[in-house]
Amino acid sequence: MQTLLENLNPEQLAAVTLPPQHALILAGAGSGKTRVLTTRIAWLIQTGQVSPAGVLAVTFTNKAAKEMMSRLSAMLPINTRGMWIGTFHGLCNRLLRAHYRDAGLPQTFQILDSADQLSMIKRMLKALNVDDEKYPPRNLMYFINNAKEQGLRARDVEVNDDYNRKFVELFEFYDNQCQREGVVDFAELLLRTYELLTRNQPLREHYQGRFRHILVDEFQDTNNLQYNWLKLIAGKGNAVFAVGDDDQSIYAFRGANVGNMIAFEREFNVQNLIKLEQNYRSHGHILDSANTLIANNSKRLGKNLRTDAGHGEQVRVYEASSDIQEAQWIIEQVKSLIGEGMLRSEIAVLYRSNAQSRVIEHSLFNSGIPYRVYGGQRFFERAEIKHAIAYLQLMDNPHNDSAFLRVVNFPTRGIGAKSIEQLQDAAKQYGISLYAAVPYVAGKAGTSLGGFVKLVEAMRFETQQLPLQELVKVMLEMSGLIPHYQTEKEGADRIENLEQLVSAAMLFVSEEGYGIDTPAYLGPKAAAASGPALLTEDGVEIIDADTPLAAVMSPLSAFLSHASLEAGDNQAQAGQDALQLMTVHSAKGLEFDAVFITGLEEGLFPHENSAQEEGGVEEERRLMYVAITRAKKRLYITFSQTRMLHGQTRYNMKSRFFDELPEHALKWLSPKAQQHHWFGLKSQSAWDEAPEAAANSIAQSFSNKVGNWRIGESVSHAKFGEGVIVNLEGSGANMRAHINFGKHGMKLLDLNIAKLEKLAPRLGH
DNA sequence: GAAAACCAATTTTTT
DNA sequence: ATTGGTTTTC
Repeated sequence: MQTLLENLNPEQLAAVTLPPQHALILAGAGSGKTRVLTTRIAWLIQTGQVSPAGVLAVTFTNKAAKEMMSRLSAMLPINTRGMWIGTFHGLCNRLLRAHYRDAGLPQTFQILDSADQLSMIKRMLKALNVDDEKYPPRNLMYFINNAKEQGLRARDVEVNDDYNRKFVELFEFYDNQCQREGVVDFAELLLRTYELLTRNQPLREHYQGRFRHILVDEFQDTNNLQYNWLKLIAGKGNAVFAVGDDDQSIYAFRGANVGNMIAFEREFNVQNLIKLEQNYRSHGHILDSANTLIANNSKRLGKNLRTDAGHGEQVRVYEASSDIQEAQWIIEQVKSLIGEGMLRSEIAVLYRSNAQSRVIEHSLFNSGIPYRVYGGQRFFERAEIKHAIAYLQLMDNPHNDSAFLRVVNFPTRGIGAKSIEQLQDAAKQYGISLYAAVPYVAGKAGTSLGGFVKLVEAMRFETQQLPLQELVKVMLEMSGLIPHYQTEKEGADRIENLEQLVSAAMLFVSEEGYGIDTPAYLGPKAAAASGPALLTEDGVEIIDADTPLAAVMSPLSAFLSHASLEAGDNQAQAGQDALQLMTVHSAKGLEFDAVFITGLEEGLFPHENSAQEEGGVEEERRLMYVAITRAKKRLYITFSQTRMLHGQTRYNMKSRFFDELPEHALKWLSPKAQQHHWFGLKSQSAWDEAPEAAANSIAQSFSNKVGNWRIGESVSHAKFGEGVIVNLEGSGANMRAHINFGKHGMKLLDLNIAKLEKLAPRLGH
């Protein structure tokens, strides 16, 4: 107990030991948010205010949930496995498995990931002969997800016009199709649970009576449905402890609503609002930069980070002549940091969009510095794994049409487009799944399709008594996946991945507390007989927090959920000490000794698309705030005069965010060679290491000069402010320039009339 | 049924 | 420039 609360600062201590009432904790970056959350849970349990079963902790990512679990098990002498700590989706899945009948779902319902959902929508549009130019599948998907996130079904959506009406119609059809197939998308997991608890009073009251303390991480990222879901579970008497940071809300584009923080304060009549403003991560200059920048946002809840760490070093700002040179400069700096003894894994290079990583990766590859790029394709998203999963899905629930179509002819078994068409017609006619429609297809197509059905049934039969990992092994052989990749030239890697799937299954079984020999199909009932029994209250089946997963899901169903809900690591070279490359978004929640924020240019960061969106620039600013606050000791911000994007050279102005940073905290650097002496000075230029790039730049600079002016040059105009010359035309008395003035847009100016000043790159003091 | 040719799109991302 | 998806061709 004493040790639990030791070393907490006064605000943290106050938050951890709040009375059992609603509370909103405004936790700034690096203020010990996760620590407060986990210590709060441990304290509640240790002081006997709540039993482990009475705690519900919700996070957004599996990573965060795992982190919380492991910290908790270090603090408490209890088994945390049974505790209800997880993502919104994970917890809903668990609830729906336990109450599948009440929720109107088949026991083996399966979860569609976004890719599955999109392909399902495409398939539906095709089947209904809908013009997918007029009704793009992606838009329909957004429409459906958006409606569900507002808690709306098709019948609840307001219809304004014919176009909208069609969307609603398709939404309804989509939901029916999902129901036929026994599949649910991500939003459906939440909405179904919400509806289940709304409709079913005994069930609702049971859970409300049980979860006395509800803790929510990253509250600023909740969408409306999640907010209402929390409200419902909280009921009247329970305490919601919400932790969040409005300044770090960067997911509005996927439905997150920062307004939920204010709504929470008001609707829950929150009496306990605590701000955690003491930062334990960054040095002073870095923190000053973050604070000054974010002060430019309106509609903040108000918060200012402070540190005891001292000013530390200034933020280094560097102007590069090109994206290639930017990358090379970064690598030089990284080398020198490593030379000073910094770990590579403590250095991060951040960028606004993934496309920017290419150039950096290229230079890194040549320099031989080990690096790891986050955000690539993940394990369960690989094609061969998707195929294997589809077979497993069919074995568990053959009515999953997506799975059916994915593998019905893979490996090829003579079932072509014609056969599939006939089958889809039959399925449509009878309103059943493709699998169920096979007997209605006559002729040759029917025979080959029948063969496929027999295969699936044979696989089920052969694996009835086998544990999960054995089942996967048998499936890989019988389906023909392994034999198929064995004959392929480049199949070795894929086979290796498929073998990893077997290991993943084994690991899953042991981690989730299933017996290593438990048959994979063993249903919840049967499994429960060997574990704690299901409780019954008011005729409602109730699962208990200490009940292992086995009581609600068979190993196979659970594994398939896991594959959908947790796409797995992007498994780069783990374990190695490597430089970290990632988008600013994926850096959220992480920290590094040194951070490079790259591409600070108008159009890139803030991104050009953000200009039109309501509140877009403010979200970009929060994104920059997140980026800055990742750094502990060193922060570098870079931008470039020229950049290749979509195969075209672009000339961007430096980002407006530079004007929003405190001058005293910055140190402006410049390339070794002056950009103005592009020609002839090769030996001492900054491009020594890239003769090719230098040659290109020089060639370009010759053809792109008019009079005294050069494309890419920075200029200043009395009315429009700073800009960059993007294009030059004419000569002598007819010289004109296209100039990108950022906020003021693109202008065409006559160079003999407009009074332009040349802007020299800024140098350090 | 698979390879080649063509064409559009291209911020951020977790579940 | 690159990639993913679709259509055409062998």
